Amino acid sequence: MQNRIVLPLPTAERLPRYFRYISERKDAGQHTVSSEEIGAALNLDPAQVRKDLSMIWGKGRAGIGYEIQPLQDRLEEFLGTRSEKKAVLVGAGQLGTALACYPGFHRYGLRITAVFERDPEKIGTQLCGIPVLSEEELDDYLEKNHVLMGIIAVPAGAAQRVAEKLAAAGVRAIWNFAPTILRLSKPLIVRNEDLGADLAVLAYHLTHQSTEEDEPEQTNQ
Amino acid sequence: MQNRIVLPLPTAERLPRYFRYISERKDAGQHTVSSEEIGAALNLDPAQVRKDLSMIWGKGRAGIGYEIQPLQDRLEEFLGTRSEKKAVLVGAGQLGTALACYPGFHRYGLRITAVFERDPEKIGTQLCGIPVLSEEELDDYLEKNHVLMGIIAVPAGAAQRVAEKLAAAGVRAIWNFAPTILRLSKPLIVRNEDLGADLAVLAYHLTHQSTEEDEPEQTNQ
DNA sequence: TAGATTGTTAATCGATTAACAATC
DNA sequence: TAGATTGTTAATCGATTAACAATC
Repeated sequence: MQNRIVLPLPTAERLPRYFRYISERKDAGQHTVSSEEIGAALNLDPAQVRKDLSMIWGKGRAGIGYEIQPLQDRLEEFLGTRSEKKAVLVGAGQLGTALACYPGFHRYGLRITAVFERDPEKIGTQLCGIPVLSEEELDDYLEKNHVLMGIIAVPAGAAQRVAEKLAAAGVRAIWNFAPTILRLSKPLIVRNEDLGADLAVLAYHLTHQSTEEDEPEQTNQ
Repeated sequence: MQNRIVLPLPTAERLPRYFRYISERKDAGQHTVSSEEIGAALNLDPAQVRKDLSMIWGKGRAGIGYEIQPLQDRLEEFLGTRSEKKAVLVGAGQLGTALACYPGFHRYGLRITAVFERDPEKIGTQLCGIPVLSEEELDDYLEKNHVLMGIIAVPAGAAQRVAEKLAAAGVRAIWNFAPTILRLSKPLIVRNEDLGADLAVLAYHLTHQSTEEDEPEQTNQ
């Protein structure tokens, strides 16, 4: 892998947004973009954009900007969204269903190959074409299939147990939608998606909103 | 409102996690916690925890720690999750359904009173007890009901239009699940939930994972 | 009293922003 | 050439961490 660049996390988190924005511009027939333009669209300082992009692709042209096509290629390659990533999803409730059926993830290389669930009513059915298997088959399935990622969409109480199973089976990353801090002995990549906490931040802003605010408070992203 | 304290955003984002953790400890019968303990559980520096908590509630006791009950009360009050917040949800697809049906939001004071949707098949039905109305009724509904928050769970292409409607109708906060940057003329509180971008960050970590990592990489939260 | 643990000040770290020479 | 816009260095800002006197 030629990609031995260590990026600050905030930079890494902005890259997908650059990618999405320039993809939109490309679809609109545009060929180059400037840091100024990206910054304006994404509420970022242009210097920030230049710094970020220069870290992964120092090929902007002074006086002209960035060529969209090669930049898009580079971002895709760098983020690693081009290569397929097999994943299993644990939990076939409302949220699990939404995740299994969301078409947008495909674009980022995610391929959910199986869903695991405890409710016998659901086992044997399909979720948008993905088979729902019994949670008891999880270990077995992971042993037989090369799966990089586990997505946890079970209630908080069950998350730790599921995470341990996934970790033990050699999954390398966990995308956790349960509101729990996972304790893992192995060094896994974990990303927590905590909607409840995010909602609480919104509630905080609502409560503490100054009566005259003159700028839209864009919290995160 | 006595709460005229301005908190750094990172601090505000940690508060819900403190709240959840100490709630768990309380349910386990515990009466006090130390910053040390909270830090260990949440992967935070104890000094960070003390600093955060001292900003909203300087009532920890040296040698003893924090009394859970009053701290919990204070966090609830401060975050504003105790008071009910009426919201409308726009979009009754898979994600919208998951959001409408998720029982956990209730705890943070969220009350979704109506869902709006364009698909005539869904209009007139209910989502976990919440009526699904035609999107054309949105303006009207907002005019007649005092709604603080709009939740956007429509496809990216429709998000901007919906956001403008919500803003025009006087909603004060938007929780946006569509992968779009909203451009609003009014100063609203906006929180973007961008699952695609988060997935891309995971993909990035998977691609650039050093072969021997000795610490679990907990990205965000 | 001795041990634990706070709140806070000061030191460190890292990210963002400003400035500008280089260059298309 | 003049105007636009880059990549990068230096300055600024803000958040995290360390240290410790105060105190339970």
